[in-house]
Amino acid sequence: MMQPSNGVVPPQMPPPTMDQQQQPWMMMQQPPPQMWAQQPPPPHQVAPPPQHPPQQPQPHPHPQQQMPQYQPAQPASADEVRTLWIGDLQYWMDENYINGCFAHTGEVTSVKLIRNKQTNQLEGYGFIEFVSRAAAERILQTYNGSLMPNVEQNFRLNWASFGVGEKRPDNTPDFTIFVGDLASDVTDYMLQETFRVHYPSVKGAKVVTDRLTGRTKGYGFVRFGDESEQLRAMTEMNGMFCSTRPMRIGPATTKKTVGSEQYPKGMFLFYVFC
DNA sequence: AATGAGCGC
Repeated sequence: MMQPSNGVVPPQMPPPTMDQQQQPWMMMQQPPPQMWAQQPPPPHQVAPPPQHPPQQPQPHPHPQQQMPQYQPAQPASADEVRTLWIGDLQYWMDENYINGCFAHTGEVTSVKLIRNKQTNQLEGYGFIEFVSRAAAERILQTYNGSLMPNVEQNFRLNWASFGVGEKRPDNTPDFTIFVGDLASDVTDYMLQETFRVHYPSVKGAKVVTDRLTGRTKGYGFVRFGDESEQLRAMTEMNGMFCSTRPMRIGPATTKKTVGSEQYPKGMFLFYVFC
């Protein structure tokens, strides 16, 4: 087993897969500028200054600005979901590596990677807790589907489901569509924004990748909060471009979910009446 | 081409 520089913090972080210009996959219309303005700056430009606390006693310099690392400004509410699940990890991606990926944010409170009890091998997934739900959401939106440091592989992140049921971050129903014929460079975020600029109820998107190779399978899913937008998108967006290829859209079949049960009530009604 | 998915050793 080769051990590529185990646990070393990557010297440079590639920015999430977007720049400030119009994206080639945004072929249909110009995104509103404020959409990009909300994105955090590329990680490698915001390396936090190493903490050099002055030697003089200075109890609380500036409570509001420049929050020190690993120190929640205010305790998050107990029921606030602020943990992300991370998967598709290589065996050598340990806590140090994961910490290094997000250290610059100063908003990670813990990284827990799951190991096999007998072999002590990493199982390839784990949990990252953040100081707040907002911080976790930012990371999820920015990093999911973007390139991981020092490896040709994309981050695979999601909300942690906390085992059986309960604690779902959002318990409103999802209305999902299937999107096929995706180009190989399409990420979750690209797919999501391709739809979101037209349908504000879009909650998220996922490009399906091969577990082993990490490569896209060329299809994905887009979730809507509003059923009428889902239905409209199925006809209006069919054949529209995402990246370099026209999308082929279809209905999504049911998906098994860990944690809470997700039932497609439209499907249920379909069976009732047929 | 043809429907994600992995959750606390």
